[in-house]
Order: sequence, then C-alpha cells, then structure tokens
Amino acid sequence: MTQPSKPTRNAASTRERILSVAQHHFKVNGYDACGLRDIAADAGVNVALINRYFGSKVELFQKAVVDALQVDDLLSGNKDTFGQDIASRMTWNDFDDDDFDPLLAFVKSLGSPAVGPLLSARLTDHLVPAMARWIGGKAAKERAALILSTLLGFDMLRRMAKLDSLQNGNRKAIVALAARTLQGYVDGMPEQGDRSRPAKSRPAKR
Amino acid sequence: MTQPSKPTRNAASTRERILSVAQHHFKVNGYDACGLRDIAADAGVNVALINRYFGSKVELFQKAVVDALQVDDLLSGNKDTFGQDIASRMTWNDFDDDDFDPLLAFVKSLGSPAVGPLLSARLTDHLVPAMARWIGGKAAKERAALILSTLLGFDMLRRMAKLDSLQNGNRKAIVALAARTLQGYVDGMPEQGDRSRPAKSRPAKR
DNA sequence: CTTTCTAGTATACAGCCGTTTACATCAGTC
DNA sequence: GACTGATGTAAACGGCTGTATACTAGAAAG
Repeated sequence: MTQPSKPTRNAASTRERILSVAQHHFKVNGYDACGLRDIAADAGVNVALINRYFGSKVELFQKAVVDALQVDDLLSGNKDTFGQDIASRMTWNDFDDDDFDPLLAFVKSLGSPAVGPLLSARLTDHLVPAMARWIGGKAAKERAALILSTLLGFDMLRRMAKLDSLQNGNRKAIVALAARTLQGYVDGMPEQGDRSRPAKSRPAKR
Repeated sequence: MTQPSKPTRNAASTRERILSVAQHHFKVNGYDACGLRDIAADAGVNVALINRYFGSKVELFQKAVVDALQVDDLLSGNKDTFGQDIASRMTWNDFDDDDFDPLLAFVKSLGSPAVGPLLSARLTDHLVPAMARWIGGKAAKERAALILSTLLGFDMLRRMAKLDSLQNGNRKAIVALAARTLQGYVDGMPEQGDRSRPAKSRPAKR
C-alpha cells in the first residue's frame, strides 16, 4: 500500500507513488467511493500535490486506471488453447494481494457517471479492436466483445460480489465450462445444424 | 420519471412514487452518484420524507433495488430452449425506456462499498440458489453462477458501456453465440471423452 | 368547533468533497 | 552565501452529502 521508500523531494518518484496508491484505492473502492485525501494520506503526501501533478481526480483516474487497461497479455498465447488458458487464469485464487488489477478497477468504476464514459471509450477504441484483430474471422468485434463480457462478468461475480460458488466451488467444473465458452467465441459461429440441443447427442463443436 | 398524479396527502401513493423515482435514479446513476435531494425533487417531495418513510438511503436502496432483484421471469420457459430464449431477450434494443431494470441497477451499484455487500448477499442467498434449483444436475450452483455472470457481463458491456459491437452489431451472430453458451451451462458439463476440451483435438499444441 | 393524528415542509447540522490560493522548504547554481 | 526554481504543505473555499429536529397543514373524529 504505502511504499516505505520516500526519497527526499523526488518529483518523479512521488508521482509514481501517488499513482500506485491511487490504483490500489480505485481497485478497492471504485471511483466514486474513494477520496483524494485518503489517497494522499496513504501516499504520505498533501492533497494539493495530487491536483498539481494530475490536474484533477478524473485525470488521475485516467492515468492510473484507464491508460493501464489493456488486453495484450491475454493475446500472447495460442489461439487453439485460448479457452483453457484464460479459464485457468481467471480462476486463480491469489487475487487478494496488493497487485493492481485494472480489470477489477474497471468493473468497480464503470457505474460512475464521472468516469464511466472514459472506460467505455477505452473499451470501444482499444480493447475490443485489439482482441477482434487477434481472433479475426467473421463478426470478430462481436465475438471479441463477448469474450470481454465473459471475463468481466466472471470477475464481477467472483471478485466483487465474492460469490462463493465461483470462489470455493468446484473449480474444475468452472474451468471446463468457461473454457468451452471462451474457445467457442474464439473459434467462431456455431454451425446451423447443432444449435438447439448441443449436449444430448454430442457437444456442439466445429 | 415523475408521476403526474400526486393525490393530496396519500401516504401509500407517495411512498410508491418515491420508490419508483428512486429505482429510476439508481438505475441511471448507481448508488453512490445519486443524491437523496435529487430523488426527492423528482418525486415532488421534501428530502426529510424519504428518511421518514425508509429510514436511510441504504434502506431505500434495499427496498427499491435489492428486494426487486429476482430471476423468476428467466426460469419460466423451457429448459431446452433456455439459451435461445434468453439470448434473444437480452439483445432486445428497447432498453432506453423508463422501465425499471434491477439488473442494470445491480451492475451500476455493485462497486459501491455501501451497498455492494447487500447485492452480493442477494446474489448468494436468492438468485444463484433459485437458478441452481431450476437447472439442477451436477455443479448446479457453479453453472447457475456462470449463467448470471454471462447475463450481467453482457448487460454491463452492452447497456452500461454502450458498446457498439453489442448494440448495432450483428445481432444474429450475437444471439447464436450467446445462446450456445447459455444452453451449454444449462445442459451441463462438457463430456470428458471427446472434444470437450476443444483445443486438444486440434493439431496445434504448445 | 376543537381536538388529535398524520402527511409533509423548512431548516439546520456536522462532515466530507474536489479544488485553489498562499506560503514554506529544500536542491542546485551563479 | 544569496538567488531561484522546483517540491511540498497548510488552510480555506464553496458546495454538496445524509440525517435529525422543529414546525406547519390537512383531514378525520368527537
């Protein structure tokens, strides 16, 4: 939380410290419910300094959260194992540490009228296009959006709502089901013939 | 928004009016970002009356949103067509009307430390169990949670973030993909023996 | 008409919010 | 060693927040 190192009068490192503390606060409380004074106190700094370095609370949020949102690390793997890979990763349960998670800050702050539009724009302009470009194929943007909605919806229930079934529940089952969903979005459209009852005769596959 | 009818000194109807206005405000702005004075003004009523009738802002939220959250209307159809039915319904684009949508209020307010726990509890105690009971089978709670996460994640990106790809995009494709996902969760686990882990059967490996 | 209960209002309280202005203090340079 | 610009602080501003108290007005009952 509060970095121990506070070098004497180093603007750059102070800026970094503020940014890091802000990321933590935004992730925990969301934009609306966290105050600049709390951030400043945790960063061991006066409130006025935040506005001096970042201009306003919204701009601080922009630098701390919005600009940090990216999907590159999701797209570094193999397309054929995407579902399994991501499903495994999103069920890791080491998430109560202090690591900054922009995705969680995203979900926590999207409801705020002040910064919701910024987050929407980031989604529209960067995240969805980047993922769509990576998966390619027909209706790529729609499929990319569905992938992101899956990840965000899962995080929302698992980490924000702390839903038991998604935390201490049957992890193996969750991974298998989510993997099938995600891989389905990557692979593309369901074929026409198998659409109504996928599980009875055979699983809906390509 | 503001009901035109304002009968003289009718406590019950005033209470109703406050509740309805509050639902609208919570849906639009989320819990943190809407003030009691705005609600009171829209309801044509003094602020103090809200606290008189509901006790506090949190209790107002409880009555207006939390208690209204239920999944019964999702569970009235046929289990074999659940995916298609719900996927069609969640892509209706008549959502900018004034109808109260507790799901949207849920997503907008889950981030708030003040009422987030209430919403989590509602999820854990009512929504997930109700849906789990309905779908039945192995890992029912996990599958129910995944269904809800799908719906909420979709709403979050489509209606809150107003993501283009999920609004004006290829609706047919979205419905088909989402239907497959949802039906997959209802029908149950991917089977172990075959291509349930989609990527393994493909030539590409790590 | 008067009493009585309730619906509704007016107003103040204490506290927090983001932001701004004015001032202090340190690091480095001539 | 004094100057100077950058770094940080103190304090206040105006406005908003949820909430509590004291009051008014209407309607029904005696």
